[in-house]
Amino acid sequence: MTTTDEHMKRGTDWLSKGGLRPTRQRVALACLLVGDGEHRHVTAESLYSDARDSGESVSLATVYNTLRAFCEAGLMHEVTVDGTKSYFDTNTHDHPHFFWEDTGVLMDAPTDQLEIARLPQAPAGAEIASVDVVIRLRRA
Amino acid sequence: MTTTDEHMKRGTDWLSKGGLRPTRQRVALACLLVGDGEHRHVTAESLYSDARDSGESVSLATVYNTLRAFCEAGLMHEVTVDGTKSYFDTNTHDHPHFFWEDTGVLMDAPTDQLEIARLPQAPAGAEIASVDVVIRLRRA
DNA sequence: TTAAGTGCAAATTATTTGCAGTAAG
DNA sequence: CTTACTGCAAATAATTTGCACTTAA
Repeated sequence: MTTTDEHMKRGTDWLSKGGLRPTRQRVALACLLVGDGEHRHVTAESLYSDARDSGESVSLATVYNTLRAFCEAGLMHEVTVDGTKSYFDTNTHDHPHFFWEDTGVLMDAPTDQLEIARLPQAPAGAEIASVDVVIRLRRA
Repeated sequence: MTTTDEHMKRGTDWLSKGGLRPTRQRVALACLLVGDGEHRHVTAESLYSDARDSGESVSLATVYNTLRAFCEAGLMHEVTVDGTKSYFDTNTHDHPHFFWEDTGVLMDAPTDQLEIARLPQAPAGAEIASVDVVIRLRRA
């Protein structure tokens, strides 16, 4: 099977895992996101321009709506690192991030190299939903 | 000395520590932020309404500009926990936060109860600017 | 006196929504 | 067929900015 076929299969499989209709736009975005099996960190704008670059016709509003739908379906996670824009991550496991302050690039940090020995206990009446760790980087 | 005098002194001292002119508006906001010696987490809107509630006349734009000025002067830190609004913290040390997902309230988490045994090393050419730890809470 | 600070109202940026049209099951 | 999805354009929300006016040093 060709690389493209493989990408396509990964994309559609991923969509059906989330119970989402495989429309042309969604399949295109899904392939861009998980087609090669790697995790990806995107903003609505970056995914939009990736789509246009690869010749796909999708509107920006649909990219926004689709990313929201992917998150609601549990296929992606929103990562909050920069007040001005939202980042979306295809890796839905709780894991640390590197954030380059100068370029605004978000990357995974190696999970196995983070070890939290002790964590503050949740206040009464609360439980911990997730622990976000963002390692902010500056050019040395 | 009265409580108000003390608040006023803390506020003006804090401003001069940042090398900022003690204008009426800045002194008022500074007193609200550090007057009682406690750390505080605010948004522009919340500080604006606190100011109006205490009878101070400040415009919302000035609250925004002032919070920015306080951050640039190193008196406060911006905390990114919610894509839709910016939070500002009077505690400028690197420390963990609790974030209540339902109410949007941000609080300090006890620093001494967090122990990071191992941290991913910064990629080549980078150095760690800060490590943000946000513990997201949901109502149990 | 003069450079910095303030307050509007208008501008900007990221994102969401209403609604008419299109397509998937 | 029927309900969900898409695409625009307009709406919204948080924040910033331009500019005339005020005030601290």
